[in-house]
Amino acid sequence: MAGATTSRKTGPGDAAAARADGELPVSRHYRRARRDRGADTRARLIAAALDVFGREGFEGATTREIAREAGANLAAIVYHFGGKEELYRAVAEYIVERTSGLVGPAVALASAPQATESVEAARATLFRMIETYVDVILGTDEAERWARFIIREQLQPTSAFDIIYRFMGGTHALGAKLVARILGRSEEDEEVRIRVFAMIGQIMVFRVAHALVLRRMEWPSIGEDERAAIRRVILLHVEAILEAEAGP
Amino acid sequence: MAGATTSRKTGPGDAAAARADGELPVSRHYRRARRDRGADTRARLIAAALDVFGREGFEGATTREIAREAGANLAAIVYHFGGKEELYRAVAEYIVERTSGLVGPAVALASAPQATESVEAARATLFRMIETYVDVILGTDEAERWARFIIREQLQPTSAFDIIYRFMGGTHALGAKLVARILGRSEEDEEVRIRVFAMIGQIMVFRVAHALVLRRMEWPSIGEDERAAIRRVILLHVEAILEAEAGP
DNA sequence: GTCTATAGTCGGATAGAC
DNA sequence: GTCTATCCGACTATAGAC
Repeated sequence: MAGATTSRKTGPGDAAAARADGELPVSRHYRRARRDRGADTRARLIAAALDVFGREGFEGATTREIAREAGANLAAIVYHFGGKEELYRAVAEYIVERTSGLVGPAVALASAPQATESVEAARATLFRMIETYVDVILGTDEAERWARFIIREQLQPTSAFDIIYRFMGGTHALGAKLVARILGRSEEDEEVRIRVFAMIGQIMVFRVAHALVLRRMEWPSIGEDERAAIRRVILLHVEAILEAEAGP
Repeated sequence: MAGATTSRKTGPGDAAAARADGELPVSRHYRRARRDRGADTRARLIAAALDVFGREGFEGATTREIAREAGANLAAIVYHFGGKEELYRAVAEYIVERTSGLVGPAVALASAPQATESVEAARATLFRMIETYVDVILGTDEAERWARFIIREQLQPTSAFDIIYRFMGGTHALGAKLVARILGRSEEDEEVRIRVFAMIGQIMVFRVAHALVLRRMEWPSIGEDERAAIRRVILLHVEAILEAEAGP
């Protein structure tokens, strides 16, 4: 990654340093006149950075392009975040926040003790979770950008990996808990964990191999109908997978 | 991508232009003294480029690093390929060649008319194909590099996409033919095609989410044993998926 | 075919006015 | 907080010796 920064002027991106200097971290909470002008720039920069980093990768992205797309000044990136690398991490945090919000209800349901009360409950919860993830991953306009960013981070983990991992690892663990209950196994079981990854793969492939999918399916894009078709097939598959095991 | 090149000196990377100038495209076929010194440099450059482009992406990769890793001179890239972009396309072609070679026997089997003679034959051929792909994608040392390169190309298709697509699209089509036969459907059937993508996803996820898989599975790497475990689960899943449909 | 030296471009970070 | 101007390092591509 880029050269490490040595010492720098104080900005909101450097909250800890600011406090150490005796300042109060009030930057985002001043009165109401011109309120949140800084926070607004910050938000626009993150949105633009998510897009550009996702399309071009960390190295390929230029701070100039991000600033232009955000309608902000080049120097604003250093001011608000400290530098390109810190902006990148801020984007990772933003993605985790946003996606956590979207899958929140389904995750809450799966985390509740009732979810594993019975095999039937676990099965219903798992299906609900899969539906939610298909819709979030394939349905949101934003998801394309998130996916690109996250996949790149998988290919070449950087300092932002841990931020992403907290979220994705949690999803896999939750899936493993449900599948373990359904199959009557331990959630530590190697096979259970592999199975959950295979299930995740069935959803993910439509995002990762997006360009290939569109060409082979002769779809102009993945819209409402296409997503419904995908959801149907995946639920059918998961059902078959679980049935086979529950059988003789 | 980088700025377009206008006019350039002639090199073997520019075979068409060379011929247009009246030269013969003999560069790789001269006598035996010092034979293939050029071809050797070329091959080392492609291997290094595959690695660096895969790790850093097109923009992130630098021709300096590629040249250094190849033990070649910086100017050799321009001489042999014409420039960074042409080298990138040469890598894509190399990947298709190599992988085609590895999956060749399985593809030949699946392409033969006997493969779809009966449902049983189609099923056996599909299983054979899946085993081969799991081994190639997860087993080869080189595959990690191929995968990184290919996935990046999916995220942000460049002029190399068509080269990759010929290969991947062919694989999906072959899978669709077999699955269609097994389920007694048309290979144009939308559901069949979605199902094949879902099957591919179950394999691919272990490459794409490699870092996540290692952490969650508590594996140091995907070796012989881990690959066997994955293969077992995926074959079980595919069997379950096909059974469910063939059933009542 | 391979090498060194360098031209020309562009990127991230900074200084300091407002 | 935002802006312009600028520095400086790193990159691709080229020229031309060997």
